[in-house]
Amino acid sequence: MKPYVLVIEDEDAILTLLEYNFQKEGYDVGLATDGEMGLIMAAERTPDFIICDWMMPKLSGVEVCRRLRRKDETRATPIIMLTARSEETDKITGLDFGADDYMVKPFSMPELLARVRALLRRASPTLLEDVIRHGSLEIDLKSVRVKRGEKELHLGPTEFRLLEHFMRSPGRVFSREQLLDTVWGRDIYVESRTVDVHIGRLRKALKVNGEADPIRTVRSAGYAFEPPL
Amino acid sequence: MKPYVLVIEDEDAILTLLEYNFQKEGYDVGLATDGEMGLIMAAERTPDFIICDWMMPKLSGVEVCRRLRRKDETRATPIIMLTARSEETDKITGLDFGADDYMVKPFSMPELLARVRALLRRASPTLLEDVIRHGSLEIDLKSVRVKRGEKELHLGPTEFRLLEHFMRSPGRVFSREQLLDTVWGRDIYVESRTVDVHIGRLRKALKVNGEADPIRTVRSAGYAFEPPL
DNA sequence: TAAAACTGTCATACTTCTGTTATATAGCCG
DNA sequence: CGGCTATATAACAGAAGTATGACAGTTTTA
Repeated sequence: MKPYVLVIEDEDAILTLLEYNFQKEGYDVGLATDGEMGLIMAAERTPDFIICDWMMPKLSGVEVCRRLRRKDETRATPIIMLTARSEETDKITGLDFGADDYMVKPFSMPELLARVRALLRRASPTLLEDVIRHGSLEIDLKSVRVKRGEKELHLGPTEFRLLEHFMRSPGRVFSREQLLDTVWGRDIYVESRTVDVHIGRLRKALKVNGEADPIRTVRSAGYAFEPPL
Repeated sequence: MKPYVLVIEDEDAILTLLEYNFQKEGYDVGLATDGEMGLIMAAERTPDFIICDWMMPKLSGVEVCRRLRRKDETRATPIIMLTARSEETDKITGLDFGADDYMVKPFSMPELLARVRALLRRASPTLLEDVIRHGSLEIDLKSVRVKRGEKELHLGPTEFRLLEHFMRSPGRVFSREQLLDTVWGRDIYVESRTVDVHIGRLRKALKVNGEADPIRTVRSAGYAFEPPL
């Protein structure tokens, strides 16, 4: 269901960082601390995507890449290489060893996520069928469906757009006016209090067997979506 | 507070366009339809950024620029000039009248926004920051959260704005009147003693397992934020 | 075309925040 | 150490912001 990302990286800090962020984005994450382990894990469960460090003990990133490309299951799996600035060579910029893209450390998380999405979209479009996931919440823009865990929820059109908007910028607080502008539309006039009502309806709809309310009220500022675990 | 952008432009269509887009980006926007009005507005509330048309009735953009540069408050304020293609002269391309950048109409909104961000980043970096950190204290403007170490704190709206203001200028002492002006707002009248109360509330809220109080009282002068270790 | 679903608004009950004041405390100066 | 002034704090009433159920008008669906 969720895309499975395999991260092969020997620095613990980066491993943790990636794990955290990918999980937050709704991926299943596999972690390997060296190339050998990476290959084994890739064999166990074929990843939809691989992030791989360039310099690693035992097996270098290049070598991991080569071997992955030799197997049928992973021949077409997108791979992003991570390198330190100092390692930036012609070889890597040319990506002539089988990777699809590379990023220089330290990299920006949003950018990495964006590139992953881009590559995933190309490689396995069905996986990214315009679905946004945060924790147990899942919203499918194409088929207009919302699920919390296994349960499918029913939202009205306005609640759906509201949730979509929230889930596109998790954590960020939007004022009622901003929400009216983006979710309702710029030239429509509705009372800003109406937002409250729809937030209430959304909350009610999202409430499933006692899970936490993912919408945070910020007094005198607006509302925000907080990715539930 | 949000960055305040002053737009001086005589074409209504462009004015509206800019207002809409800047507001959406989270700026406070001031609109002036000619140079004179622009100067007055700039005097009333010092802008963080100015967008100014090149050709305008009464006062030309160049002249507006010159006068802005003569005042202390706006001497360093970034200015972007807007010109029509036909007006593109050596003078403007050289920016030798005090503007920081210029754009030819019709311009692309994303590009304009990018340039504004770039200039703002240079001129007043903290304005664009989503999170400001000092020592163990961290304030996130976008998601409206405050953390001290690992602990998330709860502040009332006024305390939040107060802290934000302090953290943008660490170490600097503000009088009660200054605080009332910037944090409460120019035209609101409240007792200056009220500031004491809110400072007290802020201190209380920031107090986490014995860490030092980051707010310093300056007798007979005001308060200052001292970055905690 | 009737029934069902959805919207926006309002009134009401709450909750949280604000500004003020009164009183206690602390800093400064001779 | 007074005496003076500035600041800290608690208490409180009123203000402001939010949640929620009800309702009437619309739109969509069956």
